[in-house]
Amino acid sequence: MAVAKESPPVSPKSGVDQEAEYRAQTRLWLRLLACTTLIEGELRRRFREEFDFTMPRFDVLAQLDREPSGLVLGELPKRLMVSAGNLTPIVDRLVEDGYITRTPSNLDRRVQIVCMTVEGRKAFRRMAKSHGSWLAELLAGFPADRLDGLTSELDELKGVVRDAMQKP
Amino acid sequence: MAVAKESPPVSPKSGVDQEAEYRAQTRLWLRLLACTTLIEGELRRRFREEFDFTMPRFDVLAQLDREPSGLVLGELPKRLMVSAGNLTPIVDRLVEDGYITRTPSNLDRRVQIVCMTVEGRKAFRRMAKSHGSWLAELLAGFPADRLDGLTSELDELKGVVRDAMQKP
DNA sequence: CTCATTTGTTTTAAGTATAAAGTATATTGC
DNA sequence: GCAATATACTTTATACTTAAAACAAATGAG
Repeated sequence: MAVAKESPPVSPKSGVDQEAEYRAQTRLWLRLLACTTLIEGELRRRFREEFDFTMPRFDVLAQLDREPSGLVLGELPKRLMVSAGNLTPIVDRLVEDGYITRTPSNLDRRVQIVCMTVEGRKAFRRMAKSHGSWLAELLAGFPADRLDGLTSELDELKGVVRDAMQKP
Repeated sequence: MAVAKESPPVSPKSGVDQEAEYRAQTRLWLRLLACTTLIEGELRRRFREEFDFTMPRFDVLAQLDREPSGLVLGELPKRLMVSAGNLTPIVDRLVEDGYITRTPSNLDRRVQIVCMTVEGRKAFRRMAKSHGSWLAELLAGFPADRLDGLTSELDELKGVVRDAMQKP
């Protein structure tokens, strides 16, 4: 086949190229982290100042907003990519504050169904509106016609990483 | 000048376009967050399993590795984009474990200089090597010739967000 | 049926994160 | 000088986060 001796198609790569790719990958990772940290920090600050609310709590409400009939508690850690133990106190407080309800399932008493209350839904809508406009404010300077392109690239990156994690 | 009545150059935008841009911005943010969470979680897991070490501690060492003569403690929160109070216990433990030293400055007794020890440097190099190869493993599926392009876009995004934060 | 295993959730221990208040040292205005 | 302010860092209170252990209910093998 048409593969030259000195340059195999994928691996191993030459030491120099490998090092250059290492650096490029590290730079990409650092930029990714910096962007996320920057935006997340600003959104967190505003949530706190405007609504005395936290992002993890908002994230839970955002999931429930799309599920009028409620959600099995166990779905939340999967969707939010956090540990189950982490959610327990967050859900506790959301119940305490009247934003959501938690009811044991009749079919399986281990399972709990969480569901947003009317006030929860109202509060969420208000916060979601601000959240959207904050994001718009922060990203306003980025060319609108390149938003989708960048999103696709990140989608691809996510797929690549997920595959790499599933492999071994 | 050549600006048509019905389409001002930047703002206000029509309601429909504005909504579409909102959604595109939100999608971008969610992808960004998902990518970072995914990679960060995996790196954290491996740091823990392989070295019984955490990423924040690694990040501190990474900063000090580039500064043979040490760093003013106050520089760390700025570079790592975390709060100063957060670093106190992390630096405490790194000192305790012998990875770094913390010495008060003679010129200004409020200031402390942190500096990596020989063992700290050795440990860091070992971990940094693994860190690089883990990242390479995770990102291997992403086309090498597009790494820099994506990095530039994220750089631009970061600049845009930073500007938006400085404005008001 | 009964015991072992699995599954859904909570608890615990340790670490990370912030904001806000506190402490100690420097600097500045007068 | 010396009081007011600013700076560097730590402490405190609160919240998020994970991993691992614990617990309770359901399922499955015999």
